[in-house]
Amino acid sequence: MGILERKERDRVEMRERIIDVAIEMFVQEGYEKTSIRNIAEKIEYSPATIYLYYKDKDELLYDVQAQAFEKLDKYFREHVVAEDPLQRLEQVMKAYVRFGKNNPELYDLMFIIRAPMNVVDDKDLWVNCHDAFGTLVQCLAECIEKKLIRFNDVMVAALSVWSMGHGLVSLDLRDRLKVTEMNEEQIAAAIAKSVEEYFKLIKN
Amino acid sequence: MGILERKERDRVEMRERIIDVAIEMFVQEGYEKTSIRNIAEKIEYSPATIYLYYKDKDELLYDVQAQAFEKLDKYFREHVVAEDPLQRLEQVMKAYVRFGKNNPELYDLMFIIRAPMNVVDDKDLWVNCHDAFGTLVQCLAECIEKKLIRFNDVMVAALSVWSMGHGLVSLDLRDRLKVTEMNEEQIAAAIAKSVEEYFKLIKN
DNA sequence: TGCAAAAACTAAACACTGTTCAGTATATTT
DNA sequence: AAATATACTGAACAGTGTTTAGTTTTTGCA
Repeated sequence: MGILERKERDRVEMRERIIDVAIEMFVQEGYEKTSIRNIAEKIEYSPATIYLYYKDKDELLYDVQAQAFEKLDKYFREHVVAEDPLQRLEQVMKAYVRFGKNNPELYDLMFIIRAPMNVVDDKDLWVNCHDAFGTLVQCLAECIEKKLIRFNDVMVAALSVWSMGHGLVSLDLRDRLKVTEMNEEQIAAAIAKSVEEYFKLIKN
Repeated sequence: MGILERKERDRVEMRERIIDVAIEMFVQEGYEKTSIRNIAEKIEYSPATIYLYYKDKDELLYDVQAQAFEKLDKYFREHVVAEDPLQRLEQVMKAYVRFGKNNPELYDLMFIIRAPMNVVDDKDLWVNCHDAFGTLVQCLAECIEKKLIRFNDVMVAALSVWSMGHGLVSLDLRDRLKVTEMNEEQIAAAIAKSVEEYFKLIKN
């Protein structure tokens, strides 16, 4: 009965080949250039073939997003290492902001563009983000339990910290900080300063 | 010499007609449906005509964004009325978040999508946002001067407050809060709570 | 081994998009 | 009235996501 299993393997392999090329294009050229036709050309198949493995572009992008989150999860594992929960929380936030700055196209796909979220049904959760969000929540839960930060509710704390981080990164990535009379370096400094100040604020 | 002036008036009028239709489509149907062809059809001209009045779609969208900011400025004038600078700051932030929630498509164009920012050259500033940003900065400057908040630098304060607000709104608008096990009402409550908590944090 | 059935793949089309350009129609000036 | 300048458009180009009908390849069985 190995034949059905091999077919399943082939199927998975093809899907992997597709998203590997897709994430490569995403990193190198961004969302605009990552078209079904361009992906098809790179894997040397016709565009129609991709639709045998993915229902539509949104479903494909959701899997590419999953890959992107694996990179973020890995980045967290490398940079969130402190024993002290407060220090760890600081590492989470700083790693998050740095990841966004270093991987603008991936950040786009993960947190800004609409497309891949269409596959997340109202009834089910956004599983791609589970691990990364869990890292933050775990940190915060410990900080709150030990009364290290000025929050009572873990969810409100998570939403607040995340929003601050996301706000800083996304306003910058989308050029909205061109209202201020700051140049690039000054903006980078102001973002770092904002993170520092936020920590001073929430620390007990 | 009235003829040249009339021509200039006609030109301005036509540009107004174009962006009036465009912002109407944006509010009603969002970015996706707002195509040059659809705008052209509604004003009963050929698509090519639009290119006699706007260099490209980005330039057109920048003017639509300007209209959207006039709505936000007006919203601020109506809701930011307190004498006390601290209270006024709170009104700014709450009005901002409410505006985003009530005008998701406009918020998109103003703060999330890339398109209209392509016309903002690196050397010049994003003038569309000047008044709204000014409202925030003025509030914060007064608060800092009177030592009402735990910030020293106005720019860092502005970036922080704005990022918090934008983070909350944009994560919600883009469905990223589907990681949490909260339903819509709970999310709305958590966002409101986050704003409250942030104010407690920054207040001196 | 030969052949029917099933699976994998693709060419071409559909309905869109932003944008350009040659050519027509209208308005203005001489 | 003729020449010029302005305003406008039809049609095309190059691209997009997606579907369908038809071809090629692989598989399972007599």
